[in-house]
Amino acid sequence: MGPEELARALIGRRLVRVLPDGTRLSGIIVETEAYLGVPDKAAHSYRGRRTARTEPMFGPPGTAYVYFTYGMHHCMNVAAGEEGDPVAVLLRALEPEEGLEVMAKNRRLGERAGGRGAPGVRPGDLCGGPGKLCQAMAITRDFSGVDLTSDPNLYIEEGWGPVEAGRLVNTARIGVGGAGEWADAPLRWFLAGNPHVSG
DNA sequence: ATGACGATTTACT
DNA sequence: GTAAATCGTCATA
Repeated sequence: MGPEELARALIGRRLVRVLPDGTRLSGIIVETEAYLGVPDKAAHSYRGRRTARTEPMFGPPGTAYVYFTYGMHHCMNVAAGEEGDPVAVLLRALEPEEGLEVMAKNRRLGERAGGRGAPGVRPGDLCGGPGKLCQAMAITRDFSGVDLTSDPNLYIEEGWGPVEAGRLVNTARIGVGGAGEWADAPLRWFLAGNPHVSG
């Protein structure tokens, strides 16, 4: 399965994180982006760049690639190509299902000064962005390289099952403005009307 | 060894 | 809308 196909197929499926104490955190994937590897100027693996960080992208499909950026955020991807082909799908937003209280605590909602209203209740506050969902689900680069098809602490389930193509919206990717022609490529998908989608 | 930058988020004007 | 936060990674030397 290529990265674009996987990006669409992942929407509607459930990402699950099991904490050391057995607590289950989960959410339905509602927004993804495909990164096409060698030719894709926006990809970390552009021109086949292979380093300790990007190595998991070269792994078999279903390998997690988690990176740390801006000195404070993690982002999670799923390797999508055959071994040696560094293509991947970035998970950009989830609709939270299980463990919302723990997610809110992980996100440090409720301890921010001056906050008005009930924090963490607005759609998207917990998992409405690639950095947010990793923080909420306690996903760090410790998970980079794990096999999502067999890891007991981080994996993907059937969830809602396949989503009809007509319910998906396809746009350019976010935050890749410096990628020239590739900045405009329609490689982002999200569930139409879902309030947890970023942007 | 050093410097520039980043697949972001948040707070502030 | 603009800017700060904050540090690992990568290319260059």
